[in-house]
Formats: sequence, structure tokens, C-alpha cells
Amino acid sequence: MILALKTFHSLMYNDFMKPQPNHRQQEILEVLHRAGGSARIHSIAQTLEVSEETVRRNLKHLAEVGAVEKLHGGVRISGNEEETSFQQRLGEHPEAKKRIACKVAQIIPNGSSLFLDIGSTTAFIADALRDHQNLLVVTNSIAVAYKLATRNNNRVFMAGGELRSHDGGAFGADAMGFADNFQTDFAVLSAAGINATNGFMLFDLEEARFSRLIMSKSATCIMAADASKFNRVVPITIGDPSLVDYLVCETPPPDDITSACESWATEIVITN
Amino acid sequence: MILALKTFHSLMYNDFMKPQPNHRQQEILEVLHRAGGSARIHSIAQTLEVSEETVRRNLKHLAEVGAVEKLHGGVRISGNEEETSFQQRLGEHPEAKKRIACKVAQIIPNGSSLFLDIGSTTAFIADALRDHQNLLVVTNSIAVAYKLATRNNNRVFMAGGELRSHDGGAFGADAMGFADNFQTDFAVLSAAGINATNGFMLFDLEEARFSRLIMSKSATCIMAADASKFNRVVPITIGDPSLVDYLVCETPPPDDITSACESWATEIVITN
DNA sequence: CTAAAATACTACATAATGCAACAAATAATA
DNA sequence: TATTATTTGTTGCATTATGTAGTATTTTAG
Repeated sequence: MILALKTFHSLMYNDFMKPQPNHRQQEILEVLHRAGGSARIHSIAQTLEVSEETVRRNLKHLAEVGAVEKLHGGVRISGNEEETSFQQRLGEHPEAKKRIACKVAQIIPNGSSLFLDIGSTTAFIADALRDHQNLLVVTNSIAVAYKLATRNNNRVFMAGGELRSHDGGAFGADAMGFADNFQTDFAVLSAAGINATNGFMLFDLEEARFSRLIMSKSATCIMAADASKFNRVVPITIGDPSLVDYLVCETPPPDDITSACESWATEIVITN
Repeated sequence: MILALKTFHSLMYNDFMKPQPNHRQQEILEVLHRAGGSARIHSIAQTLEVSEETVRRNLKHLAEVGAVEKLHGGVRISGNEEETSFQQRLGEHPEAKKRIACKVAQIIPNGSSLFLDIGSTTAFIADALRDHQNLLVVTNSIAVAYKLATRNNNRVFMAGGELRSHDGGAFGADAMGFADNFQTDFAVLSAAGINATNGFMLFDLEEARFSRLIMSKSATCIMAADASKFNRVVPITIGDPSLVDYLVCETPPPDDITSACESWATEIVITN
């Protein structure tokens, strides 16, 4: 009898039930993100100190939701967004990101002070700001710093430390303390996922912490996100979405996100 | 019977079956991207710590899908061209600096730890180190950090702070304190002037201070300088020239500098 | 052109990985 | 506390990947 029940349960579980979000899955996504988008099951299991079967099971759920793609021996984050290398990420939705970046650059006047976080969209924004002058830029992204330093009388403040190998970002307590010195006109952020319930989300806890900090230390907060981010499964929320003043995207978001933005007092800016 | 089955299977597999996605292939693509789009099978195998046969097998699958093109002895990513240096070509003696940079890169083995200071020649050296692997790089130059971070499993430590607008360098007490954390195999410096009396010289006091520090904190010190630096009038001396182990230049220096180098126990390396 | 070296391919044995079922541990709930 | 739901670890077996050795091919050097 008990046996029969258990068998029935496992059938239900394996074949029909939609798995709920699970903290282990968040951990796995975070490990994947830190590893640059792909990793071996063995290494994930070792990092999380669990058995490989556990990793496989949770990966199966994530794969069903479409968050990851399973490969023999390993896994990679699905979608083209979270690709293997930073340079590669730059090439994924270039046209949408470029349009978004132009729009963001229009919002920011010459002489502004701004935080720029790390991310592929942010790198495009740095490009779009190349003709701006007298900016004061605070960033933890090597790409942003490289593009904006030594130009147009800008002052660029780069947070130091070890640069993460997959995106060239400086994180940790030192970077947070560095950013804490500043109070700027704008914070320019990017999100890996947006939904009406949780607001703006990222894959990485450190990125989320940094984003929270610079949101709180700027007068105006601009979030940049292309349409692929809408209602995407991402583990970590960035923080209070009502701190975001503008959401810049290339197509109008779904209705639930639109109405959520109204409740957050977030203005949606669409590129044309 | 079993043998027959196995043979049948391997026939099926090799000749007809579509290969499954495999994490090894993902890893190979990542290595290729990091290596700038092409690499030798031998080096891929070494990087991934697997046999060359494994690399060849997976490369065969990737080639069937059209992701890569196989060459004898190596492979390259299909269709893609990789980025090259841009801004620095406008510099003073690009061809000499490039030759010097290649020579410096030959001195530095994979897996080394090194300081790289700021300077136009140093930027070329960073380019020349693009195929090195597992480097630990400490720098205060945004250009160096940008070129070497997110490549080949390097670890890059960038000194933070305000980046000088003319060269993208981080200086000051914070940068010095940051560099003071490290002890490296090599220090790679450049000089703005060299003469027999004063040794190596720079225009900028902060640069000179930083150079002195990293000279004292490295086992081997490499000075890069093109011929235009010989017997040039420059105000600030870098420090004890006998700490410099190698002087790399593209033509032999004048006799007085050559004999001075002998007294400093500095070996002169000429590019050919 | 020829010989030597490096690279590539094949076959097979071994190792690693994936999968399903079940047992044990943990958390949630009444 | 007892019960149930959920997660995790383990085992046995099928599938896939890898290393090795032998051989063929291509490249390089002379």
C-alpha cells in the first residue's frame, strides 16, 4: 500500500506536477552565473556540497521551465542572454540594446554624475555616452570605465579589486565601500528579469547588492532592459522597485508588468 | 554477441547518429572565444586537461554543425573576426613597440604573476600577452585591465580610484596601498627616458612612485623602451636602475647606456 | 623528392554520466 | 506527537564519453 502510494507519487511528480521554485535551484543558477553561464554537474555538486543526483534533479526542473539547457556532463544557462563570455554577451541583442542605450543617453544631460553598473546593456550605454561631456561616472565595470575614461573631460571613478573573469566586474566589500563615497544624479542599472510580483531581478547576489546600493545613492534611477527580460525566471530580486524612476525598453512590456510599473511610479520609456 | 553489439553501436554513432549536445563542446567553444577565435588542438587539450583525441572528437561534432572550421593542427570559429587594438595605433612608434611587446611576452611564461604599469608600450605588452594563460596581473591601467580581464583564466587586480583623464590610470595612496598587497614574479615597466647617469626616468612623479613600488615588490623587473627614449631629457628618475633585470628595446642603445647597463647588471634584450 | 615529425583517424577497453527506483532524512502541518 | 510532503542520497543498470595504442595521413625540413 505504502509502496503503491509512493510509486503513484513519483509518477505524479515526474510526469505532471509543475515543480515549485526551490532554494537549491536558486543556488544552482547563481553558481552557473558566477561560472559565466555554463558549468559541469560535477563542479556544481562540489561547489554546493550535494550529490550530483540532486543537482541533476533540480537542473531537470530548471530545464523544464526553460531556464537552462542540459548537456551531457554539464549545463548552460539558456537564452542567448547569459552567454559564455562577456565579449559574447555584447553581441547578443545588439540592435535592441543599442536603441535602448541611445534612449538612456538622451535622458542623461551633459555634466551629470551617474552610477553605471555592470552588464551587457550597460556596456552599450557607455558607448552611447561617448559624446557626452563633463560626466562624473562611478562604475565597477572595467568595460564601462575603459570606454568613458580619457574622453571629453569626463571624470571616471572605478572601484578596484579583483575583476571577475566572466564580466570584468569588481565586487565585494571594497567596491561597495568605494561606491558609498558618492551621491549622484543618476543610477543606470540593468536587470536580468522583470515580473510584476518581484520587480527587477538578477542572477547574482553581489550584483544585486551593488544595484541596491547605487539605487539608494542616486536621485534618479534608470533601469534598462530588453524585451527578453520580461517575465523571465531569475532568482534574486534587486530591491524596492518603486525606487526605479524609468524603465527603458524597446517594446512595451506585458500588461501585468505595465500596471505594476504604474503602482511603482515607474515611467516606461519605449524606444521608437 | 556483445562485441557485435558494440561494433554496431559504434558504427551507428560514427556514421549516422546526430551527436548530442555535450558540455565538452561548450567548454571548447569558450576556450576558443577566450583565445580570440582560433587555437591549436594541443593547446585546447592542455587548457581543458583532456586528451587531444577528446578535443578532436568534439571538434568533429562542432564542425558538422558548422560552429567551427577545422584546420590541420588547429581550429577556428566560423565566420567571426576578433577585435584588434585601435586607439594605440595613433601612438608614436607602434611597430617598434609591438616588436618590443612580443619580446617581453616571450620572457613571461604562462601562469606568472606580474605588475604592469601604465604607458603606451605597456598597452602593447598587454596585447602581446593575449594568448598567455593563467596570469595573475596587477595593474593601475584601465587599458591593461580591460585587455587581460575575462581572458584565458587570468586573474586581474585593478587598483581603484579616480582614473586620470589623459591615460586612464589610477594613482595616489589608495593605488599604492592596493599594489602593496602583492608580490609578483615580474614587474613590467616603461620609461620615458634613459641615460647612463640617471638610469630610467619618467615625466610624472606619481608614475615614478608607483614604478618604484612595483620594482621593489617583484622578483624580476623588465623595462621596455624604444630607441626614442635613449638619452632623452626627462625630469624624474624612477629609482635604483640596478633593480632592473632586463631592458628590452628594438635597437641596441648607445655605448654609454650599454656600459651603464653592464654596471647595473641589466641585461639588454634586442628584438630582431 | 624523401625522411622525419607532427597531426589525424580507428577500434576497443575503461571511466564517467544519466536515469529510475527506493530508502532515509528533513521540513511542514495538524 | 504523528502524519504527510518534500528533498536528498544510494544503488543498479543503460548510455555516452574518454584514454590508449596502433595506423594512416599530412606537414615540414633537408
